[in-house]
Amino acid sequence: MDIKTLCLGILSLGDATGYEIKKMVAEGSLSLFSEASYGSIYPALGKLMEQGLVTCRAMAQDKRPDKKVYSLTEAGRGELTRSLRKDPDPDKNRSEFLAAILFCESVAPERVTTLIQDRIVEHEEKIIALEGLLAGEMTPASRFVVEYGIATQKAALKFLQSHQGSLVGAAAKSAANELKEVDTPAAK
Amino acid sequence: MDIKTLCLGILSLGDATGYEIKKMVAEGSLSLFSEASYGSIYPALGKLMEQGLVTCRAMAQDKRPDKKVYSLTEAGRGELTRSLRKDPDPDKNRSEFLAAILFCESVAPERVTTLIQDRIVEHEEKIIALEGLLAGEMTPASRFVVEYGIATQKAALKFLQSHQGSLVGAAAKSAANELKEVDTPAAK
DNA sequence: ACTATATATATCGCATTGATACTATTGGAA
DNA sequence: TTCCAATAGTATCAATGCGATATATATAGT
Repeated sequence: MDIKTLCLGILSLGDATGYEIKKMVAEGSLSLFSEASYGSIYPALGKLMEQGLVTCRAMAQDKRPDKKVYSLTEAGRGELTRSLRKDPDPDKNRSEFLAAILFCESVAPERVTTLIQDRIVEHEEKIIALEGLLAGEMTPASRFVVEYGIATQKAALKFLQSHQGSLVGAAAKSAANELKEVDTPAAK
Repeated sequence: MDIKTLCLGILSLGDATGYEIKKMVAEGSLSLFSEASYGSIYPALGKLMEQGLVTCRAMAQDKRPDKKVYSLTEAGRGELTRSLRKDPDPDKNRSEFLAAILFCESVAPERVTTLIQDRIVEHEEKIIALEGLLAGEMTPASRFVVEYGIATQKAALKFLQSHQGSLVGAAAKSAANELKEVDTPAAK
């Protein structure tokens, strides 16, 4: 999903400024599955204006730059519906944590331990943050997404708690192991 | 983690060609947390060569272009270790599925149902594929990552199975709901 | 016979990131 | 009280990276 479509979707939930869109993808339930920078949001809103998919009203503010509040047009709603009709692409997950784990032969064993312990704390904090979101009022869809997030976070947390020892112990023993086929086809 | 560091990490697991690196991020345990295109891999390998972090030997092949097998140098190993010493950035997850769910007021209710059912099937298939990976021989780190992937996939699957009705039912009832603060700050 | 898949390197246009610039208010810490 | 960080806003830019495509050839399936 490109940023233009993402903006269309966000505006379908209510009018917003570029700044607010950025906040939403960084903090709310949207942060669980999307991301966008100012460098993509503002140009996207500009293009959507040109295409007539959104409108914009400037709101003068006291001692601050004008706020530009964007709204979805009928055409914009149609375009969004059309985009959502297509089957969603598979998820894309990037994790420096898992990368560090997989490349752990290049780091000190005690580093792996702290890596996992820090990650456990992060998961715990994330779960609390998400449960905090649930406390506020929200749409059923938004609740569904946040609960989905909590479920996966809890699963990851539980996995790390029960497997942290296994990796550290095994890694030390097998440091000199041969490389295996699945991950290193060149070894064939 | 930029593509250069990712390549360094992959080469730390064993020598590989650009093509094999691409395959690994698309299929193996690496696919659970990374991604890279040819358009980033080949330039990255070129830069790593310039910096002396990898070496390359060309292998002539019968009726096929030369295979360029890259290897990590001592300097490359050092650079990787240095990168891995830094705390990992938080995960980044992109999901068109969750986006479609959140923006579901712009799609037909029955579309939401099929969306979730298709997703359930995808999860089931993904779990089987990951369990298939486990059957082969692999390093403890690789096994850890794949089992982590299975754990989160199963959690997502279970969540969808037990909550699919709740969303569809609730969505129909609350179509005219007011927009709420967390997801639409503009409504303030 | 045709089409898809696999092996293999490589480039190009475009989308996107991450950092930064600019301006002004508010709240907390030193 | 002074200073820094955070908040509220819009906006741009270099560098990075994606997705598609080009170029070859072999093999396997329909």
